[in-house]
Amino acid sequence: MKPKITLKKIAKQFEVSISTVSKALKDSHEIGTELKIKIKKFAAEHHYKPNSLAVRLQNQQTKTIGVVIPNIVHHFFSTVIQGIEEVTNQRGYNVMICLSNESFDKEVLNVEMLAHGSVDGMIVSLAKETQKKNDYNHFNDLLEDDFPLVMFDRINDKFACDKVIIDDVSGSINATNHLIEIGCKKIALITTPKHITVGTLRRRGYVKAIQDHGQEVDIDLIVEVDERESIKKQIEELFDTETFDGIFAVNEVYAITAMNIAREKGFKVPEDISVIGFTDGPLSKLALPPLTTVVQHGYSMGKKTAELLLNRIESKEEFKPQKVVLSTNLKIRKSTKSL
Amino acid sequence: MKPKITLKKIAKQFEVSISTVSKALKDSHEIGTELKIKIKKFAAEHHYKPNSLAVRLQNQQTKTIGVVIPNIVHHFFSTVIQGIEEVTNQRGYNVMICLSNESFDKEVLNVEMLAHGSVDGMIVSLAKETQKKNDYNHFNDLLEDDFPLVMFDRINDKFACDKVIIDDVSGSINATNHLIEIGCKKIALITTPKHITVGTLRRRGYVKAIQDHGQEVDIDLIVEVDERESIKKQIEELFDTETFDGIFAVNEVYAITAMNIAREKGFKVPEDISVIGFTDGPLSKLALPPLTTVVQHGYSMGKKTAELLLNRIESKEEFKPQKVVLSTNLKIRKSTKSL
DNA sequence: TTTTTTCACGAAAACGTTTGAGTAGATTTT
DNA sequence: AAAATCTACTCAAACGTTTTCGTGAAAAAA
Repeated sequence: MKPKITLKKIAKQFEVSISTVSKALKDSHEIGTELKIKIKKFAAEHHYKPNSLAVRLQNQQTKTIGVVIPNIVHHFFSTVIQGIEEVTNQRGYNVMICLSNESFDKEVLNVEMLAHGSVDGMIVSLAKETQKKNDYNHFNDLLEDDFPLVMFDRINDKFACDKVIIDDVSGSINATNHLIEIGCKKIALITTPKHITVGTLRRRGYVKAIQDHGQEVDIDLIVEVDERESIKKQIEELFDTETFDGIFAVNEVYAITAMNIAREKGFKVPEDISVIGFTDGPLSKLALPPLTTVVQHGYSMGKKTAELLLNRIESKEEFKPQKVVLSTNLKIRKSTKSL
Repeated sequence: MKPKITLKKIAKQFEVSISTVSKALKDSHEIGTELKIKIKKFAAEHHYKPNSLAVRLQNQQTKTIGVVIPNIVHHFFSTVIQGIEEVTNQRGYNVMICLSNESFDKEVLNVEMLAHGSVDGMIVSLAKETQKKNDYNHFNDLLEDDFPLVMFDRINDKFACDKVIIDDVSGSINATNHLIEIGCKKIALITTPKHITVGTLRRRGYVKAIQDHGQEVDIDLIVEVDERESIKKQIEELFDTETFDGIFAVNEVYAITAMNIAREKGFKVPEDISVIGFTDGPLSKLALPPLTTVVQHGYSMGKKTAELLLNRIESKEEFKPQKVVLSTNLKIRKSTKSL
C-alpha cells in the first residue's frame, strides 16, 4: 500500500506548520483564503484522510462498540446484530463482532480483548459452555471499573449491568394456552437441557400453563434434547413411547423436525397433532405446513440493547442498571388447528 | 465508567518515570526486581490495560479489518463471516462488520468510513443496488492508493483487487446435468433478474448444460423473480402456464417455494418433478422432502477471502491481484429422483 | 588506583492529530 | 502618533504508548 499522507507531509509541501494545515482543512477563519484553497486541493488530490487512531486518541473514545455472541450463523442472533448495527451506525459508532462459538475459552478471550481498550462498550450474549460452567470471572474487572456492558438473551441475573431479554415464560404460557384452547389434551414439550437459561424459562411457562388449567405435568412428555447427539433420534423416541396431540418446541428446528417425524409416522399436522415453535425464522414460514410460532423480536432486541449501551456510554449521570423485558407474540400459521 | 489508569498515573504513584513503568510491566531486565514487583502489583490491582489506540498509533496498524456485506440475516453471508472471523482472529486481527442492506448509499458510506483509516484492509461483497447502478466510484481512491481490498461472491471484474468467487457456472452445469441424467425432459429455471451477477452466471450454466445435450433452451421455462413482488405468485404463474418435470432454482427459497407450490398443485416431488436448489442452508436439510442442492462452501470462502487479505496486508512484495474460484459440489437428497 | 562494566533508571522523540495561546506585521481607530 | 484591532500564521502541549539513547552510581576487572 502507498504510504499514507499526513498533515506533516502536507505541511512540508507548503512550508507551513502542521497546525496551519489542520486548520486549513477544517476551513478555519484563521487561515488565508488562498492558502486554504491550495492546501485543500493538494489534500484532496492525495486522498488525505485524518488518521482515525490519532483522532480517537485525542478524543479519548474509539467510537466503536464490541459484540460477543455465541454464533452468527443463526437467524435470531444475526437479526439482533442487524438491530444493533442499525442503531449504532445511526449514532456514529462502529461495531466489532466477536464470535465465541459457544466456547467458554473463546468468550473469555474475546471479552478480555475488547476490554483492553479497543471499544467504548460491550454487548454480550453468553456462550452455552459459560452458562453450563457457571464461571463469570472474566466480567469481574469490567464490572468493578463500571465498564459499559449490556447483556441480552443469554444473560446472568447476578450481574449489575443492563440486560435485555424476552419474556420467555409469558411467551411459553401463551403458546401452551393456545394449544389447550384449540383442544389439545396431551401436550409434549421438546426443550433443551436445564443449563440453557432460555430452555428452562420456556419449560417453566409450559408447566405453569398446564397447571393453571388444573392438569398435571407428565414428565414423560418432556424431551430434553442433547445437541451432541442426533436431534431426530431423540424426538423419534418420544413418538415411539408416548401419544399426544400437541407439541410445544422451544425452537424452530425441534419443531420442524418433530413435524417431519409426525408425517413419517403417519400423523397429520395439524389434524392429529398441533405444533408450535419458538423463535420465528425463515424455516417456519417455508415449512409445510407453515409453523405457528412464538415470535421473538430479534431486531427490536438488538435495537434496544444498543440504545441502552450508547446511552450508558454517553451519559454522565450515575449508573442504575436496568432490565428490559421484551414481550413476544404468537404468530398463528397452519401447524395448529383453528378453533 | 471509572477513569482509566495510565502509565503516567502509575509513574506518579511511585515517583518514577513513565518509561520505567512501561519497562517494568514488560518485565524488562533494565528495571530492578523490587520495583518491578511493586509496579506490577499496583497495575494489576487497578486493572491496568495498555490503551490500544496509543499502541496501535505507535505500531501504525489497527490490527482490524473491515467487512462490508449486503445482509447478515442470511445463511450464506453469515457463514462467510464465520470463516473470516476464524482466520482473522487466529492471526490476531479483529473484524469490524458493516451492513449495506443492499443499499448503494450505505455501501458508499461504509466503504468511506472504513477507508478513513480505521482498518488495515477491507473485504466487500457488493450490494444489489450497486450492481444494478453499476457505479463503483467509491472504490477509486482505495484502488489508487493500493489499499488492501478483497471482494467475494458479489464482485466486479474490472477491479484490480483480489477476488474470491464460487464457480457458479460449473455448479449450475452440474445441477442441470444431474436433472437431465435422471431423465428430466423439460427443466424450468427459477432465477433472479439479470443485474444480479450470480443469477446471470447460474443461468449461463443452465443454458450451457441444456445446449450441450443438444436441446433448445425454452425461454418460457425461465422465470426471473422480482423480489419486490410476491415470490410465490411469480412461481405459481410458471406452474399455470407450463409443464415440466425438473426445476433448477438459484437459491433455497425459490426451490422450496416451488416444491411447496408443486405439492399444492398435486404434483409429487420427486416422482413428478425433481427439484434442485443452489446454496445449501438449514432450509434444505429440513425441507420435505430434503432438498438436493449445489453446496456453496461459505465457510471456506470466508477463510480464503480473509487469508488473501491478511497476506496482502502483511506482505511487502509487489501486489499481483488474483482471482480464486471455489468449486461447488452437488448434495443429493430426496427432492430428485434417483437413477 | 584507574578503567571498564553492570545496574537501574530517566529524557526525549515518535506515532498523527487537535486546539488554546502567542506573535509578528499590517491596518484601523482615536 | 499612539493605541487598539485584525490577519495569518506558528508554538507547544496533550492524548498514551514504545523505544533508543543517555547517565550517574556502584561494582568488577585491570
